[in-house]
Amino acid sequence: MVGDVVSPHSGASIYQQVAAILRARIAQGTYAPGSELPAEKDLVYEMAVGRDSVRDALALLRDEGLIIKRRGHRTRVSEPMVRTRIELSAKTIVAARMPTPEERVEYDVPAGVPMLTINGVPYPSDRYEAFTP
Amino acid sequence: MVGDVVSPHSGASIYQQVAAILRARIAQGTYAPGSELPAEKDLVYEMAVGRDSVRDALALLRDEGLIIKRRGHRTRVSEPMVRTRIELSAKTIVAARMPTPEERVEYDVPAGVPMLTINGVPYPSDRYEAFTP
DNA sequence: GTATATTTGTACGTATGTATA
DNA sequence: TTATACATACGTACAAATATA
Repeated sequence: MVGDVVSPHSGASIYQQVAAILRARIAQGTYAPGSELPAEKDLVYEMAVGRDSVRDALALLRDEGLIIKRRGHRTRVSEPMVRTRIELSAKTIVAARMPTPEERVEYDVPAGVPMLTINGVPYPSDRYEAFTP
Repeated sequence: MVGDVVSPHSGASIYQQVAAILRARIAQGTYAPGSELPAEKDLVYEMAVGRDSVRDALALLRDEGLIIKRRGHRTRVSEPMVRTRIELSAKTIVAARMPTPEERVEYDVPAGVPMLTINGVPYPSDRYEAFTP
């Protein structure tokens, strides 16, 4: 998808346009799972926007669980994880919510990954799912 | 919790310290569910930090589902919602993930609210939960 | 093993836009 | 209409983590 440009007449904000372009590239495999995205400064140059716009766009994709950002190295496209399946008993309530800061540390949950709760007990949803037998 | 201050010697970054202070105030009811937080500019003044630090802190709390930010409105503390319960059948897989941008629009999902998926069908987790009979 | 370069994170400033009151 | 409040977007600088020479 070379030649994508952001436009002030698109209706959407610049960072959302940048996010849409990157999201499309991920969806069509231009940026494959596990591969690296261009550095922020290169995206700033390519898209001809400010760093705020690029960073806001990347934050959006991170919060959607599409990419993994780590200080010191390049941003990568998330890879689907194998999920452990938890068998549900009777009279059980299953819900979802974002992790607390403590849970983020305790379970090593990346940004953009919610918790699946089974009778209130939290499980990182990128590694666990539940099923009824 | 008057007199809270951020410190450069705390080890944590400024915006995380601001977030921790606000999170504590929400937890202990200083900012009750449904009530308004101080305006960003007032937090900037009270905490004696830059606007970035306040905004990054608020974004963190929003992504944890603790507050609701709306343009033109003051930021409010989230109120727990009554959840519709969905009865699970046999051979059903329940998981959680963040919504896509399209789902955010279609289901009117606020930031910081994940989707509960039942056999791949998404439900906003602030309004739905599942149960086994 | 050390030093250097790269990359993202944090933090300040400023200005303008958009939605609401 | 005016004022308020949050959103977007540009800039700059330095810090921290990682990778590389």
